[in-house]
Amino acid sequence: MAYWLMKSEPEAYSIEDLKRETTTLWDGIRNYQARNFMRSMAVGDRAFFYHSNAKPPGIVGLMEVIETHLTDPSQFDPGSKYFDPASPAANPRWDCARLAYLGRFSTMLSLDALRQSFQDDELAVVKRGNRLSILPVSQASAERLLDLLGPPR
DNA sequence: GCCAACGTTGGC
DNA sequence: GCCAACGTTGGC
Repeated sequence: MAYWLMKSEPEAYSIEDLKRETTTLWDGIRNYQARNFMRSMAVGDRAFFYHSNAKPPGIVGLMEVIETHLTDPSQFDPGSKYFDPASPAANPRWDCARLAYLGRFSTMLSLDALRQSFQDDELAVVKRGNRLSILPVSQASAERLLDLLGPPR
């Protein structure tokens, strides 16, 4: 089982939204590197939910990957901000995964605190200027994160 | 609102 | 294939 970190702006979609909906289609990824990470996800993988552009930004919850390799419907929706007219219907450019809510951590782990606990090369999200919205998290880093965060509830 | 870091696009 | 222009992300 692999671990991931997935960013979302809480104003767009927050951990509370996911708690209410139980599961969500993680669509709208329009960066090839992030897409490729998502493509390599497997059912049963866990993902840390990261609130980006928040005050403060940081890790707030835990999710489980429950479906992979789903076509991202928003690429074919002219009304969507993620509409991609260049994506061929026969060979869609963008796909996505479905994530399930596992819990929220009793206290968030802010980016500040993350930077104090991890080096740049240990956890990509602590690196300044990192704009990728989906990142792999090593087994060792995931264990330390879970240690620092305590059990999700 | 600013800016750094990149990724993408398109002219040539 | 190069590169300038432009757009996006996300911290601050």
